[in-house]
Amino acid sequence: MRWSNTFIPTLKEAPAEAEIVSHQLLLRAGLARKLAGGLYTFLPAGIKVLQKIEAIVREEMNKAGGLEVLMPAVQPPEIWKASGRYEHAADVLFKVSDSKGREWLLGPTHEEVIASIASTEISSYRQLPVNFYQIQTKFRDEIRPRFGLMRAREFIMKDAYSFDVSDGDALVSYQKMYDAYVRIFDRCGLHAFPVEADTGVMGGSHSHEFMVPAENGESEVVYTEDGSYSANLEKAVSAGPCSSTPNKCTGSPEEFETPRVKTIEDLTKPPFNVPAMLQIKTLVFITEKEPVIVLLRGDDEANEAKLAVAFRTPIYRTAEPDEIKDVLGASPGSLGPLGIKGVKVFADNQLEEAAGMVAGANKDGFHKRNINVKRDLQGLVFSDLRAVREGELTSDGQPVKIKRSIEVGHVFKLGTKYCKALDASFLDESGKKQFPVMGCYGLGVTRTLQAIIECSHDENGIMWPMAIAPWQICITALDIEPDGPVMKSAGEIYGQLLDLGFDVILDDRDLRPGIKFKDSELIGFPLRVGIGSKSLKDGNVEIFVRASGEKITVPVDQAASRIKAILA
RNA sequence: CGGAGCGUAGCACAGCCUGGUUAGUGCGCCUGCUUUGGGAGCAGGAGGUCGAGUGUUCGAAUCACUCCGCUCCGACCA
Repeated sequence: MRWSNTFIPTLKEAPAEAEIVSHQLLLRAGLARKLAGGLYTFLPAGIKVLQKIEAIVREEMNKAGGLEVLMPAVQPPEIWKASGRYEHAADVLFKVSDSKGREWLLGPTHEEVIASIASTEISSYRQLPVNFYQIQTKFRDEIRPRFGLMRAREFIMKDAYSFDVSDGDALVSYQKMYDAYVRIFDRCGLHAFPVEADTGVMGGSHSHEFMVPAENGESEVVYTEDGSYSANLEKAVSAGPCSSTPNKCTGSPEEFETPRVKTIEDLTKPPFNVPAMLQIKTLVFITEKEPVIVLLRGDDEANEAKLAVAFRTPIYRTAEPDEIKDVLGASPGSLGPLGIKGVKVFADNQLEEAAGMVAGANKDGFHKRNINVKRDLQGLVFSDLRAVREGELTSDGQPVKIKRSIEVGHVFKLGTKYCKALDASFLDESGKKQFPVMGCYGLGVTRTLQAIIECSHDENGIMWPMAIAPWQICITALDIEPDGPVMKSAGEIYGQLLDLGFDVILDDRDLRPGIKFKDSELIGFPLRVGIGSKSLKDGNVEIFVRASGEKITVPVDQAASRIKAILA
């Protein structure tokens, strides 16, 4: 490609809308432009990268036995109602109506669609296992699109769906995808590592997320240095808080006055001086059907995903102050577990043996001390509800750390939920009706693109890994006189490199050298060949290695072979 | 959805508080000359319904109200 024949609008300054570096470089390097919040146009250089990532994904999916299909982005709401996700995923569903007023959905994912294919097309165990995948545009009505392609409302995703005759077979399919993901990210030059994950709104039992550590990631990963444990914060469990929960039995519950105390922290201060770990945090949520109460140690925080498991529904919200008053008869700040009737109370495991605790009296301005959980509270449902914190130990005694990461892929073993909902069954060897065990595997293609930028750049711009660079080599001709020696040599090397199978761009723009150098580094071509009359005078050209900054002077006629050697 | 900030040329911004020539600066763009190995110089030029609407006023980019859009924070932390 000759640069003058393509379109790469680079920017000297970063647009104000871009906050994080990968978003800024995405725009500055002329890869993409924003149409509206969370909606982007990919320009020629961006498309090149995207296509290279997609090619790697296709290759590895095919190698893993995946069969490519393409499903509609527009979907009928009925199948979503059948799976129950019309309600469960309501907040991210893009709804549109046609000219007759009929409602449609823009698909955020395709479990329902593939399950309906399975329901009509798969009828025998002989057809299994099978794994369909597609690379397609998805739509999610994100409450807050952010960071360019990281959290967009329209984005490209590879999604795959496996169907197996048994749970055991499904695990084999799962592992194949897991391994394929490892290879895909590796080939993209990304250090993505798998962590145990929550299954959330998808349902299912077994799940891993592929995470790329990055300051600006939106997920938090809990891990140990020795690599023996890694999990999404939503899923993570530890052996418990660093300090053990007080369990010294004391006298009977006793009310005391706590005017103006509104928070756990207020109560830790004089004149009360009650450490947070000695308090019971009382939270009120409203689920689909009813209000529920959650108890935690005062210094612990609730984990949303774990609450969803305990509540047996992902649909819940925090209660409003007047709803809290209805349930407990007091305002936030004076809430406690004593005397609760007719409301389900979920308590974190940490409280099971707790004694001598302090909590609100459910009377504004009062708290109670000497609460002994076993003695004073009945009917609690105990489970793990707390969020893990840095420094706690795993069950193996390893201290955990937390780091921010970008989720670039997510694999699930789903079970039979969708097949049952869409009535996709098959007959097994004995002629018995069975539901296939399904798995689904998402990989954010556009997000991966930006994650690579986020992980691979310096102050001058992007540093593309060879495998996905828009062009692998940029030939920077410093004099573009068509019949001049510089352009002649540039043209020769260009032809040789093309013949060698490289993806090459020839910068033939009539611009000053500085601009060409800066642009090539901003866009991040792995190699640049600089050709100007100065070096040519001695019969040389300069090879610049973007990643290392190394500059190599080589004779013109050896340029192509040297590059071949460097890239081998 | 709640809070905060911002919308002025393709991009980055000034002007607004305290209303009053023809709305500015830098980058980019076009023309010409010069320059040519790290975002050049000179000269000339194009490009703006000042986000939209309504109101106040003799007069609105500037003041008020409404709406729209963008960005950030929050949306379990009692």
